[in-house]
Amino acid sequence: MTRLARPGGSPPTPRSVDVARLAGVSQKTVSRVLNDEPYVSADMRRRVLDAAEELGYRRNQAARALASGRTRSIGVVTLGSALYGPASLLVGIERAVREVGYTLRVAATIEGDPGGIAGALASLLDQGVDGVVISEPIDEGVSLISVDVPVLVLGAPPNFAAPQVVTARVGARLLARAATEHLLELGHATVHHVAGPQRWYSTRDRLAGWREALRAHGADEPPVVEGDWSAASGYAAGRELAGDGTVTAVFAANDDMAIGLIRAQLEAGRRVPEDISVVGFDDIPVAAYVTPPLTTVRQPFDEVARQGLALLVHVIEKPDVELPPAADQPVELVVRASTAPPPPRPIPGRGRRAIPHAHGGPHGQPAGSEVPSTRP
Amino acid sequence: MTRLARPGGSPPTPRSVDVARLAGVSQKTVSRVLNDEPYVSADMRRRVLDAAEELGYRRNQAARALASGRTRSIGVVTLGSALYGPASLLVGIERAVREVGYTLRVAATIEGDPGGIAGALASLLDQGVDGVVISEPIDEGVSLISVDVPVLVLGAPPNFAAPQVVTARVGARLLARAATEHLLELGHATVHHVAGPQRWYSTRDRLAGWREALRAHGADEPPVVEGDWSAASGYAAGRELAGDGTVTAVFAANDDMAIGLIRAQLEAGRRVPEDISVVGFDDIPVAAYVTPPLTTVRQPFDEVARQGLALLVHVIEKPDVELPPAADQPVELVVRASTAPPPPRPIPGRGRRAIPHAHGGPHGQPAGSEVPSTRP
DNA sequence: ATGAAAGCGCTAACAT
DNA sequence: ATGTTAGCGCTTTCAT
Repeated sequence: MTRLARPGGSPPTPRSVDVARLAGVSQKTVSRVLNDEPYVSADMRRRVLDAAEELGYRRNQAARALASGRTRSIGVVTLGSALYGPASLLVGIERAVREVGYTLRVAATIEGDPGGIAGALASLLDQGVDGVVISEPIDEGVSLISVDVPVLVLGAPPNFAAPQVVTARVGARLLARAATEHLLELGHATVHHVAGPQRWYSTRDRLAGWREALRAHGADEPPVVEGDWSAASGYAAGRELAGDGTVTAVFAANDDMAIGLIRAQLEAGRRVPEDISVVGFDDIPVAAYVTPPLTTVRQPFDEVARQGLALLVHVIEKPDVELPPAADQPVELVVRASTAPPPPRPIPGRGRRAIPHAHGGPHGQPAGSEVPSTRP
Repeated sequence: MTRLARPGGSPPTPRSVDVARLAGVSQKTVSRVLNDEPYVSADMRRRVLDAAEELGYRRNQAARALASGRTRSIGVVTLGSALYGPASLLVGIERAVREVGYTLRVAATIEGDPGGIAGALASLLDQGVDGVVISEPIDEGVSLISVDVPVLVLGAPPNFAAPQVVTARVGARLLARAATEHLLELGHATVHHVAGPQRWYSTRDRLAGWREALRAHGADEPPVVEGDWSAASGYAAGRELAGDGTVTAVFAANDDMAIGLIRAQLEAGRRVPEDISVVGFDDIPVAAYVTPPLTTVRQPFDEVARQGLALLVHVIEKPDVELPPAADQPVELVVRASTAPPPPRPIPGRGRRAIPHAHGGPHGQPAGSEVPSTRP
């Protein structure tokens, strides 16, 4: 139907029969060649390929889909948001889908719309996708969604009824743990956490990592402040925490909130990292250039997408073969200048006192590392 | 083929004949009802709808596409990047496509791959999309690409051969002009510009707006520093400019570069905005929370996408009817604390001297406006 | 190793 | 207003 227009006018778009006629073979042979089916002699293949080339032939995907029951397309349910995490994941998915020879269809969930995921899913299934990936899952109170194609869930535990559900771990828990431990190892008595909205799986994953680290170090678990990923919510959280002089270290669930939080500290007259250390999450493009350059952790979006898609395609194409094992994701902590040992003694204020550390030492390399000196 | 699975097991997915049988009508009537064709009695319609509902019937899109030659889908050629601008545009496009009742297919251009746009386009046309939108176009030296479906180009001049090419202006030129004028009106003798890569249409658009403003004010046009949208490149540009004491105002083509640039100024011992003013472009989520809060302009991504898609769907569905006129995009300048009048006299240094302005006045509201006090 | 025939599930044209 | 008859351009049997 629709294809790159032929240069000189509009000879009707060629069909496989046209190719067959030109090559002097049956239409079925053309189909065989184009689908790389066995049992075609080399020179037959050549003749068909040449004829196809000459006519500028391209297969009609609708007809293929109708006849075969497969579309060679994968649908992604994504967030209708330009947040760095979801956007990066989407980019990674697009690339991975292309690499495995499929095409991508996108359905975004409508913000705030309950049942958004179910709606987006329904739209994709209507379109006949061969598999679905759910990026950045959010709880919607929907206990069970039934889907009749394989599903890849990025980062969440399976709660879908589908022929196959595969999962690729974003590794956020480990990253959150590393971020928190970095702070604890710097000597902070404990680490506060500014989380994302509870409905997000990402939020809970990071929370879990933070808790793990605190427990492993025997540190107290302070109450969690909940934000909404926005810098504005980080700022608000920052004002809240600034009132408590015992807070010396904060792990924010994303960089935007970390930046808002830092801003609030500065306005409250507290220095970062001298008075309070802050770690973000994501390593957004500007993280190395804000003041102070932000210590953060980096998520391997592309790796996760690639690995997840390999699994998905595997179950689509060989439902019966055992799944290949998933490789672990690397944990990348990027230490910059927003973290340092705690101040020698807690800032005056009520509440719990932080444990003074005599040997605060120069662990904190407060230099804007990573800041390059030449333009790329 | 693929649809939400029926709850209790797997009765074969119903076809339109099944619906027809159950409703006691012909298969064609089912088709008529589902396509909202005229000449169907009200009760016939009801019977069909009820039967469809009862069976959980959903039309097979592949069959529809094959029979009708249309897919009701739109393809978007986008950048394989999570940059705020392109990502926001993609989100806007997805929403707009959904709103007009189409579905979205995505093909990203491979970074650095020449002919990336052509390749992505070919993939989409292969898939039988009814229309294509080219987001954030880049020159690839491809003089002419022929496409046989309508094309919407976001922000660029038409250089495609297609049945119809429509354009929606992002309005970046006007925004760039407003950003530059803001600086000039603050009293700066001239405004330097850190641009994006020349191949991008966005870059040229912003350049044009900047030039217009300078000319309108009779200001000198300093040489352009070219970046690559990254904060790192803005940082490099900032080091370059920091060497020239006459520079008092800079307009960066996006916020990331502006933030990198500010960082370089601070490291060079120049204060923002006291010594040098900086305006960004995009109003990224953290812009209000970096130090100093960034003055910037905001692009109406959603509006542009919505308006452009309305045009595209119009030419797809009514190729012969005159195009509705496009509305102008609003120009939104967000003044924060990174801009102020120039310093009373130029900082010592060689080169052109800035014109001293005796009445620098308190135009610059260096307060972090917009910083909310409560969490959303 | 190659070909002929029969659909895939719809929409479109043409009756009635 | 409703039904009948052909395809749409492939992939799939099943022959040969």
